Amino acid sequence: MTDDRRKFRRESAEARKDALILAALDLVAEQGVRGATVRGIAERANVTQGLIRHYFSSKEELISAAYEYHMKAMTDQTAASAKDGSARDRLKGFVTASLTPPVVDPRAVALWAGFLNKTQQDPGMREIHRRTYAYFRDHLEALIAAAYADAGLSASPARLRHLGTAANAVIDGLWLEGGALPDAFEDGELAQIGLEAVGAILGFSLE
Amino acid sequence: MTDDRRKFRRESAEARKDALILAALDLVAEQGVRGATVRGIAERANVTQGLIRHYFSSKEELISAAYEYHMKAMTDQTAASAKDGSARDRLKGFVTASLTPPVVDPRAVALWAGFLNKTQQDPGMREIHRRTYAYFRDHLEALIAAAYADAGLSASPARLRHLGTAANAVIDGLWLEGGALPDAFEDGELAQIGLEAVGAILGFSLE
DNA sequence: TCAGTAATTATGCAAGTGTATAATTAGAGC
DNA sequence: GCTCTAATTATACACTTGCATAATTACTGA
Repeated sequence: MTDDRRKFRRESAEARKDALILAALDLVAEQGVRGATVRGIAERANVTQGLIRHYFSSKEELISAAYEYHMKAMTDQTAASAKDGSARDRLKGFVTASLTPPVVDPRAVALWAGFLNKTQQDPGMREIHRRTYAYFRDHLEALIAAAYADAGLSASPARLRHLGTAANAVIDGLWLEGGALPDAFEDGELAQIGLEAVGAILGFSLE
Repeated sequence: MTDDRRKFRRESAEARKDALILAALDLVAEQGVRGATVRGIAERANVTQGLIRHYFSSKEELISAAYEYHMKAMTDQTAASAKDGSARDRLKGFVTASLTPPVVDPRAVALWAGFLNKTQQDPGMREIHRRTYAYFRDHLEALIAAAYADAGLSASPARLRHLGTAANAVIDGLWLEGGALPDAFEDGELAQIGLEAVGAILGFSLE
């Protein structure tokens, strides 16, 4: 029989899941969660749609896995920045890295937007979001505390918490702006704005 | 005949269009553009789906009209703020209003996210977005220029443009943060962060 | 080399999608 | 009141959606 049944190669579960997750993220960024159809995802991952059901019990589960994957990638990306130097330098490095490509990235902001509904409605995804947010803010708060200590300044825990929240809000907000309007800023302009603003909030210059 | 055909009242074109637009915005905020189906929109507006086609030539057109409506509402909302007082006070009022409810609003941010794809792909909606963004930035830049003049400071046009872009980025970013994380900030906290950050960028205190 | 197994593809289905068109009926004008 | 028009509803259609299940085929290991 001249069956034109599609040839295929067997891959490890891990490789296939990753490919499906990456394809799903691409489509969510481009068209939102609802626009990321199982057929579209399968096509982009070079498999047929049945395979999705083989590795994930539903589209919902794939989307959730993709979100978790993405959020982990985001934290890994910034965790790498600035492990040495003075506290002030590490803080400065964190702000700069967070406001410079590849962290600043239109695709990542598109994903943020595409997932927003889900993170506010689905309890599982809400939890992933909460955890990632807390990770960033706590990391930043620790950097601020260290910089304060180094500078011989003191601040109450409540004050430090407020500073962490405020600095995080500025950085996060600028990150969104930079990804949403990639042509609105010159190279390094976004990071400079961030350093000025965060410095003002903390009460000492980061530039 | 016991025809259970639905009773209805005739309404003006304007009233019906507005009702359909508001219903569409609700659903876009909740479920994104793709989740806002013609049947869902019609139901929320208390009409049947055929009526949408009567007033809009396609779903696409309704969505576009809804986006324009929303963006106009956003500009109207802040245009009202701070028409008198010193330049510095007007600037301060603009920042504060932009970072306080009802301008800061989870639904508005959900709409921002829901429309993001469209504003980056559909040329018509991209233009509406560009215009609204330019309006805000220019408005802010004018306020900054006036405040500089009042304070006896001078700044080149290029410098003013940079300051407008930077201040706008901070405000816009914080606005997104406030709407996305309504419980992360105390009353007035977001506005205070904005005033500190913008003040630092401009080089004089707004507090 | 040759099963056996599970990874992969193919097919089918019911529900939901936007759009097109026909059928009704509310209300304005006389 | 009566007519007529257009605002509104109802129905139909082709297509897409997620999911289920059956049919194949690539690879493992003996």
